[in-house]
Amino acid sequence: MTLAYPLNDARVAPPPAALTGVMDRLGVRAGHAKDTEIYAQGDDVQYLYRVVSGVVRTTRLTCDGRRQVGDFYYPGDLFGLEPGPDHRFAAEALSDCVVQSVRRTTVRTMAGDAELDRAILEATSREMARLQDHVLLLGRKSAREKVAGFLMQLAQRQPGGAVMLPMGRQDMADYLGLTIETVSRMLTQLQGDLIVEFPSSRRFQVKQWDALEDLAA
Amino acid sequence: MTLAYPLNDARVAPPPAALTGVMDRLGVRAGHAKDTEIYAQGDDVQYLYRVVSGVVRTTRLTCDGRRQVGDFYYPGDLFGLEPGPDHRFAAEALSDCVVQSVRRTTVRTMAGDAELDRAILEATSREMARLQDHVLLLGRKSAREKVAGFLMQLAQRQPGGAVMLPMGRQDMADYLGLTIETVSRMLTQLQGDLIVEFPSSRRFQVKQWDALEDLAA
DNA sequence: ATTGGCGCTTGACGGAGATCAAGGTCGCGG
DNA sequence: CCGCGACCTTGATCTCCGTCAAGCGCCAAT
Repeated sequence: MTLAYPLNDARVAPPPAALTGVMDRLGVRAGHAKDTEIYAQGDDVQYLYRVVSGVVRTTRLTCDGRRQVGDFYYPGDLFGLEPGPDHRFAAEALSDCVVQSVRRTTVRTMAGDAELDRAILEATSREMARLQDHVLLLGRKSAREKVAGFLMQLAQRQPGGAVMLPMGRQDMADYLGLTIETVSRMLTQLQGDLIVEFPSSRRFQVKQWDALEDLAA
Repeated sequence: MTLAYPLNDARVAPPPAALTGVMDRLGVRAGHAKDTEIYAQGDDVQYLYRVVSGVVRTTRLTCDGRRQVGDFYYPGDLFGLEPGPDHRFAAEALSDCVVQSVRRTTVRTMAGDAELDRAILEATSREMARLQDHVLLLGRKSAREKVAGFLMQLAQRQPGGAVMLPMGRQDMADYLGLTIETVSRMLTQLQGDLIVEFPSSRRFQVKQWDALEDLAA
C-alpha cells in the first residue's frame, strides 16, 4: 500500500490508439475563436472532440453565476467525454483553436469492435482520474498548495525550461476554487520563496522542483 | 440550454442490467466488520464490487494525514470501478456490511459481448457524474450549501419520512471538505431555520424541501 | 507620444470557517 | 443503576482567504 501520490500521469499519457485512429480518419476540423463556445452546458452529447491546436477549457455555471472550471485540454487531448445524455460542463476555446470532432454514433457503429469500446472506456477512466485528483485538490488543500499543484501539472505537460500559462488568473481561480487575488498573492509568494520564477505574468519556470512537489503534497 | 442543475439522478438509478446479472450469478459474498478495509489505497484493481447490505465509503489519505472521502455506497451500488491499475481511493465498511465481488478479468472474459463493456462504461460514466458534482460542491459552495446539498442527496435515496445518517460527522466533514464543528453548526442552523429536523443525531426529516433545494443550488 | 482599457498586483479590512477547549448526550458494560 | 467512553454540540478565538479599492504595466488605437 502506497501512501504518497506525487503525480498523476493520466494527464501526460497520449489517448488510446484506437481512438486516435478514428479521429485521424473521420475527425472534422473546425476553428473556434478565443472565448467562443464549442458546446454549451445542457447540450446533447453527440460528438467526441480532440484538440488540434490551441487550448480548450470546460466550465460549469451555477444558477447564481458562480463558475467552476472543469479542466484544460491541450493539443492531442480528447474532450467531450461525458456520461449523461447532456453536457454538464460547457467547452470553450481558451485561445483561438482548432478542434476535430466525430459523431458518437459514428464511433459506435464503427465499433462492434470491442477494441473501440475499450478505448472509450480507457479515455473515460483517465478523465475520472483527473476528477479524483481535482476532488482532493479542492477538498483538502490550502490556497498555496492548490496553486503549487496547478503549476506542477502545467510544468509536467511542458517539460523543459519556460512554461506557458495559456489561461488568465480568473480561469486558474475558477479551476482551483479561489479568487484571482488569492491566486495572484500565492504566485508572488511562491516566487518570493524562489520556488518558481515569472519573467512575465503568462510564463514561468520552476526553480526548485522538489519544493514544488512537497507543497503540492 | 439549461442553466439550473437541481438534481443528479445518477445517484438514484439502479446499475445497468448486464452487470447486475453477472453479479447475481458470479458474485462472491463476503462480510466486513465496521471500519475495516475492503481494499486499500494503492492496491491493484482486480475486482468489481457491489454492496449487498450496509454502507461502504471510499477514502483517500494525503501523505500528511488529511483525509478526503470519495463517496458513500448503498445496497445495490457498484463500487471499485477505478480506471488506473491501482486504487487511488481505499474502500472501507462504514457499518458492518456484506459485499459481493467478481474478478475484473472474469467480467472481461465473460464479455466479448459488447453488452457488458457498455454496461461497465455506463457505470463508470455514472461515477464520473458523481465526481463532477462533487467538484462543483467542493469548489464553489459555502459550508451551509454543502451540508444542505449533502442532506438532499441522502433524502433522495431514502424517500419518505425519516432519513438515516449511516455516517458520523467526521465522515460528512471529510466528504464536504469541512471540519466536524462546522458541519455540526450548519446542521443546527438548518434545524433552527426549520428546514430540516433531527430527532436524534443520526436521523433527520426534511421539513421544507423547496428551501433545501434552493440552498443546495 | 497620449490615452484608454484590460489584466494583474497590492493593500486594508472583514468574515467564514478552522482551531482550541469545554461541556452534553447517548449507549453500553459492569 | 451507575459510570465510562465515543460522538456530538457549543462557545471563544484565531487565521486564511474573500471582498473592496487602488495602483501598476502593457498593448492597441487614436
